[in-house]
Amino acid sequence: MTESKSVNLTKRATYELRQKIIHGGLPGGTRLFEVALSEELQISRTPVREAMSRLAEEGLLERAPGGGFQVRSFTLRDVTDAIELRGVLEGTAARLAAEQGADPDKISEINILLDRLDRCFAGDGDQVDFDAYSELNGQFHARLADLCQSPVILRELERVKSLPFASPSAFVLGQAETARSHRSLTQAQAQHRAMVQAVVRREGARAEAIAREHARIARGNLEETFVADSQASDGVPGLSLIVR
Amino acid sequence: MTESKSVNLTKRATYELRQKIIHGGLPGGTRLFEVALSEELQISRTPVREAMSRLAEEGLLERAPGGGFQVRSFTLRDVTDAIELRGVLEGTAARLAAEQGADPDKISEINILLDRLDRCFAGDGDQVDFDAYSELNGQFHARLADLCQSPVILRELERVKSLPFASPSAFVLGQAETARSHRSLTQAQAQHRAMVQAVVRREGARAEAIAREHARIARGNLEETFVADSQASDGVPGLSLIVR
DNA sequence: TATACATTGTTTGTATACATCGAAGGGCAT
DNA sequence: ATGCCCTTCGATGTATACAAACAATGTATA
Repeated sequence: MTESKSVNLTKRATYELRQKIIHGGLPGGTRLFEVALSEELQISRTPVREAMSRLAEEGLLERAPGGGFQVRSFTLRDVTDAIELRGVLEGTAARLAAEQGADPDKISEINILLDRLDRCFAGDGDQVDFDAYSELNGQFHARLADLCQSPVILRELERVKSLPFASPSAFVLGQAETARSHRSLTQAQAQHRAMVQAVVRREGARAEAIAREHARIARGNLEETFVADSQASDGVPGLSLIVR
Repeated sequence: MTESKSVNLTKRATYELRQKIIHGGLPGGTRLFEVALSEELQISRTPVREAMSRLAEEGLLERAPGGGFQVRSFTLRDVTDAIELRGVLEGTAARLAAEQGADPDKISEINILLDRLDRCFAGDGDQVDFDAYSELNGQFHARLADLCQSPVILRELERVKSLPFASPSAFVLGQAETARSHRSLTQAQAQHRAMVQAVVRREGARAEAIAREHARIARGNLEETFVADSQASDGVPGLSLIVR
């Protein structure tokens, strides 16, 4: 039982395809042919079809007119809209959480996450532990949204975040200059605390407004990063999806 | 060639399954078995699988843990959240449209729709032509949202609206008493005009606020209708999906 | 009596052959 | 030369057989 390469062929195909798309191996608009892919992956058409179905569900592929699938292409406008949309949904979640009141235990856990986030860029001058920050930042956003207790809203939020460039941590990785990153992450962290405070104080409108502003900053950062260097997509998951 | 029952077996299976789910033939949580369905529909497992995949994409089914699919179940809370979410998304679309300015030609077309909507409940005392109203109302909402020019946002909005009970016209059909309907539809129509006005005047925040309030009323109407008569779901597409 | 293990049945996963549809290209007629 | 039709080819759609995974149930043994 040392060899555990078996798992599911569908899962493997889904994974391989997703990776290839995210890392730019398959440009937007590329049509995917079942036979070609199944030969390339050395599996039959069935799991390939299944994988394409799932990736379409995720939003990375779209059904082509007349059958089949093609890689979805995202313009820069699409990307900024997705981030704006994320802000809107997170704002809605925060507002609902504030309106209906949040479990104090969950608030405590969230505050612990915030403390740990602080430590990612404390001391050491302007050094920031990006990896740790991204991880914790993602957890924070997920926990905060969870407070709204609405499966329907969380589901749609997850959909939007699953677009690689739209996740709360994707843009952090896009930051090139450490100094500016340090500044903007400090600002982001202040907004994190303000959002939690607003939820605790049952100030729904304020929580929503901050969440939106928070995403707007992410959007701005991404735009700058992208415009400043079109090659910045190297190594940044998702950014390679952006065309035009 | 007189017999044109051929089309696509996948399409037929998708249609049949969707109808069965929407009309309550398959309660929420029901697990779907490929063999059973393929025998019932007299087709092979393959198009049935494909149909289930597509309905999962639509949001009517969900992937079951350990493989397979089951009918998604919606609580009353889910439904109200979905309508709230629709309001949020339509509000965002309206705000973006206002911020970036809308094509006057499209505004004209929208105004024509509004005039036709007026005629659905003009004259004849409190009589309302519900069918015509629903159709035109749906068109109005679609056209208004279109003004935002954002494929990403429109896509998510379409997703939410495709939940049968969350579409802008579904709740209209849920109205039992003609008199109250007449009153609330008059109010809705006033909001329609106010939204267009706000977009034309480039008042993004106002357009967004009205769109949200508009959906809130829909939500309230649905809740009343539903609570007043739990059997009200008869003949109202989608309402039968609601459990608890 | 309880537990471990094997056996059986049900359901999805996978491979593959065949059908069908649609587009592209070539040949024929005008 | 051009327009139309017919053929052909390549792609997805469909059927079906078989494999694998999982759960349930029964049985044997401690």
